[in-house]
Amino acid sequence: MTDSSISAHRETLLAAGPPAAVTMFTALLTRGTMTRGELGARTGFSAGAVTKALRPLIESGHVRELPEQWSPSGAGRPALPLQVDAERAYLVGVKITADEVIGVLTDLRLRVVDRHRVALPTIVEAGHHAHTVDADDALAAIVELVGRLVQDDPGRGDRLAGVGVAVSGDVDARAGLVRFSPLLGWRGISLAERLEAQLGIPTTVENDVRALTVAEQWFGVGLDTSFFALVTVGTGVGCGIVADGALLTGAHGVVGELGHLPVDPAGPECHCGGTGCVEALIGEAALLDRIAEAVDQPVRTIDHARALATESAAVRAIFADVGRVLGLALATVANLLGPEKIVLTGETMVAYDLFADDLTKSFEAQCFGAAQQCSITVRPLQFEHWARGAAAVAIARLVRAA
Amino acid sequence: MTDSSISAHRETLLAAGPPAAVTMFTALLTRGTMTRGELGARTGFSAGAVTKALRPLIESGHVRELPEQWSPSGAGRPALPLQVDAERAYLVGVKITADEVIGVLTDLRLRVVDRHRVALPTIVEAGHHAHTVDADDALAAIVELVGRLVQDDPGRGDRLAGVGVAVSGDVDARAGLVRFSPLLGWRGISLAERLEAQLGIPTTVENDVRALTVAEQWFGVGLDTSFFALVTVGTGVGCGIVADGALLTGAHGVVGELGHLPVDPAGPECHCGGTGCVEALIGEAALLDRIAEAVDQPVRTIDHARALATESAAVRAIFADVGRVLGLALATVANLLGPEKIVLTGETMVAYDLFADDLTKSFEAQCFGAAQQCSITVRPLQFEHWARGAAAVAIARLVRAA
DNA sequence: CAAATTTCTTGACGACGGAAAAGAATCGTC
DNA sequence: GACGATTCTTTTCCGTCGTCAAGAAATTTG
Repeated sequence: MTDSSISAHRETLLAAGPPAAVTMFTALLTRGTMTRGELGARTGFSAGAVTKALRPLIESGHVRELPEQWSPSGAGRPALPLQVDAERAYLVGVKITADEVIGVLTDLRLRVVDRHRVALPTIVEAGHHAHTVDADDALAAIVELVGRLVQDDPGRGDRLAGVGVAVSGDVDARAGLVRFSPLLGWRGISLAERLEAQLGIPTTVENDVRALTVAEQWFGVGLDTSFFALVTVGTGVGCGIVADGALLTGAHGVVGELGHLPVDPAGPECHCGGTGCVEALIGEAALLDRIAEAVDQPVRTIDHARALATESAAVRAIFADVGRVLGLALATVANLLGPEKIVLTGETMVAYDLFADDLTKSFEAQCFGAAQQCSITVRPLQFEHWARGAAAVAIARLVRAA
Repeated sequence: MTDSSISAHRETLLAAGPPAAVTMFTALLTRGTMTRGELGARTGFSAGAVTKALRPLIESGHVRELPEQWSPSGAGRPALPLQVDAERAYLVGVKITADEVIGVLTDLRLRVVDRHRVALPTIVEAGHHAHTVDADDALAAIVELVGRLVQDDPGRGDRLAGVGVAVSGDVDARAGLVRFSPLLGWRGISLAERLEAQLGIPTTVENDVRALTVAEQWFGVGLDTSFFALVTVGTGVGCGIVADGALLTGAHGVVGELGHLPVDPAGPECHCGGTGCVEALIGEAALLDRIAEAVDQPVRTIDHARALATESAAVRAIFADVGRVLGLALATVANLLGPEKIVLTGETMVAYDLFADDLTKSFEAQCFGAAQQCSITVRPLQFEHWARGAAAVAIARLVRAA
């Protein structure tokens, strides 16, 4: 099943080199075009070190000198702008959901070049209504997905440098192991190992929220701060944390379970066993249920719910409550961690305008002192962003393991 | 006012030296006696590096070789145990409260050698009942305290290597600045600088909870894990976090404000402006108020409250609620951060047995999945421990700045 | 007392990056 | 259109740090 056009001859992608080289390459990768001087200043290395570290990277073609003048500078020898050759390598990022695998092909700078989806055979367990995904089916689908992404254009196969997979649940990224994914019904699946065996390409597996956080760390707000949190609100409510420039992993794999913050002892029971959890109040299922009850008709999507809000004050009140609860959750993150920024994203954010005011009010009321200075960035999230996050993890691994 | 016996001639305390030397010295300091082989294995350096890094430290007397046989080993040249000369330097740790300054003198391994207290003149602001501490009074009291701690024994003055001060509130440790301390009524006090000017000794200032966390990081659970949280419950409810071996500081100075976790929308208003905060439910003031109301008599101390519990079921129920709320708070820390361990401490822990069961139950119910594996260590906290934490900060600074 | 064994030291070596001098490319100016 | 002046880049030399592997040291064992 492995596509022969893949992994024909993959060379050493990044000259491993001294720490300085990795630092500089990373800076150039994430921040784009820069002159040697800027690079040295940003990374804190001397001019000589820049020259030395860069030479092998330029010779191998991973970094290019642009002939064009960069700034319209005045006197003196003009500075040569440098940039990484982002098309030198491609990455595939995959998100596995309960009914399909979604993939994107990106370049080294995480720009999406192509995208595809492959449906998964749905297994409805006898009696139970829970979806479960067969791991072999998922593997086959991913292999097919990678094949398609690569075949769309010749030359991609040779340059495919890594595959990243994002899965919801408890993932041990170091081991490439899905410890437990309730959504997929998986327990102890050595996904990375098995995919690598089939694809012949270095493969990484990461929790989906953390993958999104890595994307943000390398190519988003992480460029401005080394201490931020990313909160997603959709099916679940999760949170990724970057502290001192490093992604928190959690001693036992659990981290950022913001969905199970107990905000109301009189609230509903949560599937986790707790009471009044954020997720049991504003997770997608709970939210749609609450709205369906209010309007006395089935509501299947956030978009539908959003539309109903224009007519129904009751629906608007429910969204207002989403804002209130989310504000408390964000305030908790701000109070407990004191990040510089919070990125708020997830499928539910398409309705952000319906609860923005209540969110802000509740956030500010609950924030303690200077924690309020924490800035909140809202990003709508399309589904393929999850896959893009997985690609970001693959890039991070490629650059660091270099 | 500066005591002349202090800082007569302080030498270079720790040979700055290469990173390896700092690492090894730190390992020896925190973990106690070790042979060269063990030291190399633990720090990951080669045997040769151990010899080279240690030589200057041994020559300067900071590290000693013990003549005694260590293990009853078999054949071969016997390994020489090494240890730091903990009495080579002394540290003073100070905790400033609303009505006194409490100080301890410790050796380099944070063993308390002596202790003292100096009362502060209480200023009751006209009309207001809020205590406020005059910064100059506090400075004078600290200078006096340091003087007394040093005078008790000759030779201490020469070896006093640092002073650490712990203050509740928002502290910028890097700048030695108390940004805002509601308890003391301070705003923007350059405490470290002013103390250094008066004492002539390197001085550090840190938030009290974080200071306690540093003590734990260097000489407590930090020896077994690089990822833990320390939760204090007393007047306030706070939390210090060590992730990847580094103390989190918070982008805006706020971090670990666990006291303002909103756990009950129907709960009392908190002084912070929030609703149903943990601190408004189980902070010392709130707790004593609740108990006083239940027994219809004034209750001033936790010990008193504790005694009342034997007679009154209502009081026991309140302690049970403390357990419930605290369990939720700890579960939140575990869910959000995924630390390997949590240290639970604070003045309220003298009554731990009254709420241990409810705490455990509530913690386990609210914990998500593997977060439950996080182990909880309970430590009763006497007041001088706060001062000892401040000394730990001074040690950390001494060793790292070395 | 030699052999075996384990620990510790030594010295050669290489990787890394800094400092500063030398070189390169451009603009202004005469 | 030479000649500085200026700014960027490379080169050379050097110091620091830590590894490696050989050998010295201090024991127990036979």
